[in-house]
Amino acid sequence: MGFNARDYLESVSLDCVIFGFHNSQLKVLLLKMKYTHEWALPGGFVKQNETVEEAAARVLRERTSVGDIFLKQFRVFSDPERSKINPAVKDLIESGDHPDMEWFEKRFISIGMYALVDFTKVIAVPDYFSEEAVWKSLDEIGTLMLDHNLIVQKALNTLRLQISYQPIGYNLMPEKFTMPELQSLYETILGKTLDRRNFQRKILSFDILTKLPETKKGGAHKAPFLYEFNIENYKKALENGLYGGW
Amino acid sequence: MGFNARDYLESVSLDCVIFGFHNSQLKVLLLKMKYTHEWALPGGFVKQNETVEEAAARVLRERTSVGDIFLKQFRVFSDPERSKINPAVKDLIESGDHPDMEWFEKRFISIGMYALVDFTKVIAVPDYFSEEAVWKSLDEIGTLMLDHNLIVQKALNTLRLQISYQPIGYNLMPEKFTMPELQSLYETILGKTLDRRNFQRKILSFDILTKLPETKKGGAHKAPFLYEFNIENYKKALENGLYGGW
DNA sequence: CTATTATTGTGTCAAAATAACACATTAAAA
DNA sequence: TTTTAATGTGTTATTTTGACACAATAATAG
Repeated sequence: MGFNARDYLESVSLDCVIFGFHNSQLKVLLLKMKYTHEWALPGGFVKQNETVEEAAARVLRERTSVGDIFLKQFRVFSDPERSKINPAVKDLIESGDHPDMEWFEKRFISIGMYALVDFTKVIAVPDYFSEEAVWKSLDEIGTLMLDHNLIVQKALNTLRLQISYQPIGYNLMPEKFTMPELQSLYETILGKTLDRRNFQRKILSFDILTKLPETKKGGAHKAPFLYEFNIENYKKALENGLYGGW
Repeated sequence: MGFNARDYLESVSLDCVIFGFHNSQLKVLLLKMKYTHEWALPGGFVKQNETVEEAAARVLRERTSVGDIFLKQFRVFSDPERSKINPAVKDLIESGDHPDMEWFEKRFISIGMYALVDFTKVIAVPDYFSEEAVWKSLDEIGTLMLDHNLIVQKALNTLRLQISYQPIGYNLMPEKFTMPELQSLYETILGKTLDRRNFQRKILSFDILTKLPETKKGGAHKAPFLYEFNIENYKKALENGLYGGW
């Protein structure tokens, strides 16, 4: 694959916070960089004939092998100091062994994108600059490259805000799921527990779920019903929001 | 002042949708461009040592002579076709009479910012490229330059969304205002009328207003009380949102 | 100076939404 | 077959919302 700086728009990069949900934990896909071994968000640059969204979708497809993903800009990161790379990396670049990397010495603003994906469908693939691609739960994320910790934090804020006025779950849940599983997703994102019965009443009132006749057997105890999202209504709710407010 | 392309970050521009409120109308500050006489949003570029927010604040200060403004990124516009200027302008640039303007032939992604300002405090000032700066109410905006109509529309969407989960009004209203005036702002942004009594009850329940002992005399009929925002609570509400949702 | 007018201040009541809580049901495991 | 623990499905009190009515008053008209 390689990397040719001149294929891309200057000064602009993008970083993707890819959220997945597994074992009642919210996870983020991270890359371990070659040479420096720092952890970083999957990212990329915008090609000359691409929109930012298209560029992000390309990155996502390459890193997760999943297409059709929920993807959203949430903020531009533009602190002039943000792309100051660490001195060791700088030395490495200037040694001349890695000519491609001069590109990285320039200033970039980065467009923060967040994505919600079905954990079970992802095959994580490192990129040209990284040696490993790994899901990490939120509390396992240590110090990340550049300002990536800030980007993750802001993405999480956005997700928490979104959940209070838009539906969430499609793209994060498998196709069929149980009510307790969906509740667990909400609890994880919100960081608090919810009343089981009130949760069900409220989420059903949004009219975005279809109850299936099947139950999910195999777990101990009573078998919960399976649900799936009603895509049509879900998309409507995404556009119109869940609450009028006024 | 002039304009030196090399002072700025490449490929990145910003466009500001500056909202003001006057005579029960939401207004947007527009510039009439020299040479082409097209109407456009105030915009600018990011200097080498600036954040995007600082650049926008600088633009705002220069166009409105008001500092301390509510300012927020809301979206990046990155359609590769978006900066295709109209052919007449292109001819003008290529004629060589305006050497500065070659810069504008390149592709830019634009960061959409929206700002809320106190209409009464603004002194609108055109920039180096424009001959006139004028407030236009939403229905007076005709066809704007490039994709600026889209940018205005998306800014308005964002504002309408914001109003349903965050307080609005500080920076848009004068320091002291009456309840009917505030209601009028809400009605204008939402594009619908609200019940006077229910509006008052709800907005007071947010605990962001302080009722003053004075009334606003001078208008015919009963004199309405004056209110001001309780900044402390207002800012809390901005951060936390007005509704839990969950 | 008084009556009129239109707008504001304030309150009530029914309906809807929410929060708190309890008991019956059932798949798997003991 | 019994036990266990999680799920399905209410009920009730409280809070919030929506719809509405009447009293108070600053300016204006007569």
